[in-house]
Amino acid sequence: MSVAHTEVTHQAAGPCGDDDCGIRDVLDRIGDKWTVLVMVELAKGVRRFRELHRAVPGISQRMLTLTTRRLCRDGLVERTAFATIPPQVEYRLTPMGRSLAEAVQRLADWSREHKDAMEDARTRWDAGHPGEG
Amino acid sequence: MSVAHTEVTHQAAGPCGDDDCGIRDVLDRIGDKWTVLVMVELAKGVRRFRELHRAVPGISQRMLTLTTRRLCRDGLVERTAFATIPPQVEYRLTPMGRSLAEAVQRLADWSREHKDAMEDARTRWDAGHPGEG
DNA sequence: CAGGATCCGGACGGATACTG
DNA sequence: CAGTATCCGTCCGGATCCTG
Repeated sequence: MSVAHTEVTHQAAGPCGDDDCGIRDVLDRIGDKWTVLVMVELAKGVRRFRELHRAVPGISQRMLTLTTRRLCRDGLVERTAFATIPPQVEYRLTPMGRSLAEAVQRLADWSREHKDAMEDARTRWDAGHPGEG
Repeated sequence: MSVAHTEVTHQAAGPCGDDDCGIRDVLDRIGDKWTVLVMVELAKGVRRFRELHRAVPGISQRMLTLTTRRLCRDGLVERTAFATIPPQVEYRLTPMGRSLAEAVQRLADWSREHKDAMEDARTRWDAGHPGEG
């Protein structure tokens, strides 16, 4: 990281002090509201801006712009603009982006496998802890 | 290995239309600021509240309380309170929590493997896009 | 069509004081 | 020690309007 000039916060020496972590790095990238949804859509193939906008329900054009830009900046997505009228822009995952998409996909697999168990746990917890939100 | 080969799966249903994905479910749980850090620490063994507080630098007692409670509610962490004076509370990962910790660990592995490449990509992007964040 | 610029509410999380 | 209660600033993201 190139933030040596500012305060380094959670890089100290905690649960990730030794050899692991980097967990925060990746979560800071995919932990937001839209990034993985855009990546999953791009994992299906090349998409134009408007196609992404429709394929990811609920995202605003502003957030789609910010999300794709961040993905491009991190080298996870490649942007190709054609100087046509009207303009046409294509987005596609880079090899590194595809590799991250696979890793994320495994998390999604885990989620589906344990979804029922987690809901049960929640139900049990809520039953034993009334008056809490 | 599913995303790489089969580029186009099924067009219908957005990236996470309704039935599949589950990506948002798991990200809503681990995508916050502290959850995975607490989980990684608990992956090392049983911890008391104060131990967690010290092991995760920067976390406030409030956020530690909220984080552990959510983990307990989802069945990822088990809480054991001893009615001693002073009180003593132990936290440990459940089997499901350990399984999630492993999945998260793989993401962290990916992050470390590609950290340099992403920094390079950023540097290149920033060089070609002056005057932006 | 693909964004940029701006305004704004609300959630997330930090700091502090208090309790059993 | 292990929380609870309260106040408060920040910032993410939605809505809207404008541009090439």
